[in-house]
Amino acid sequence: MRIATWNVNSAKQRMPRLLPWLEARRPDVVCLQETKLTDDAFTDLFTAPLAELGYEAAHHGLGGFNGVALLSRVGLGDVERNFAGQPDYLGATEGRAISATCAGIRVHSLYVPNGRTVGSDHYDYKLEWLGALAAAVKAGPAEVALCGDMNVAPADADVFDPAAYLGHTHVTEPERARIAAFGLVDVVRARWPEHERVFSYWDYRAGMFHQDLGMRIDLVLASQPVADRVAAAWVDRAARKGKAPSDHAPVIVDLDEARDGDIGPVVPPPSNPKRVGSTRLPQSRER
DNA sequence: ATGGTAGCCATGCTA
Repeated sequence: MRIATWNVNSAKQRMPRLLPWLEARRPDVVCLQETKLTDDAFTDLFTAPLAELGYEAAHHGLGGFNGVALLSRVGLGDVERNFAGQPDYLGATEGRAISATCAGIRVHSLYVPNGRTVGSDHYDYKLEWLGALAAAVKAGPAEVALCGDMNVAPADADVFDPAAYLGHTHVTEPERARIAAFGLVDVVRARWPEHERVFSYWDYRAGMFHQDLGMRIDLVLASQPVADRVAAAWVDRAARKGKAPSDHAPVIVDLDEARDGDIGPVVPPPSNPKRVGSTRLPQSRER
């Protein structure tokens, strides 16, 4: 069975890339984030083309920002939008979490709050959100996979230059502690423990992708019974290339049997290696 | 020293 997760940065804009990608990779279960659609708009745009490819779908979004979805060809049972104890932001519950049972595994499609700046109310919201999710998952089924844009790089090896991220979100100890506190297996890192530059996200700005200046923030966190079945785990970097890509690449995990080979996170060296370690973050505004 | 992109809905905010 193949599980994939992809922050598509607008499902509507990504439709010309998403549908051919589904045909090419044929994942059985797909977790999407940042659909930026309402449930009605997702249904109108995607129900028919997805059915043609054999997928059932469930979506949770309010339009504009956020929005998550689950697609499955192996069943989509007990769909739950949000999770027990999920915190609100500015008085509203955002479209950041949906889960369902697919072939016996409780699969969550998650879009963790960004956190914006360390110490902001959004950062506190992010930490609270992750803590509440851990409690909800602990009370749930033993066979579980948390898939999505966690907006946390679990270790320094998961960013192009730790020095560039000093004082920024995504790499702070409290964020990393909350990822670790799930007590789940980060299956891509477990499969490729020594590899550097296994990234899943590259900022659109400043040619970051072409220099391979990225981060690994899109994760599949699996409980041990699921992790024990992993036969392949990799980032589909090709989906970040070419015309009108998302700023994230999909993460693909095969259980029981590697589908089209165990494609590793083998990436070319940056086109301008001299800049590695000396490039400022695009979002950095302080001097 | 700064802006660099993309997408939303609106001409600013979010990432």
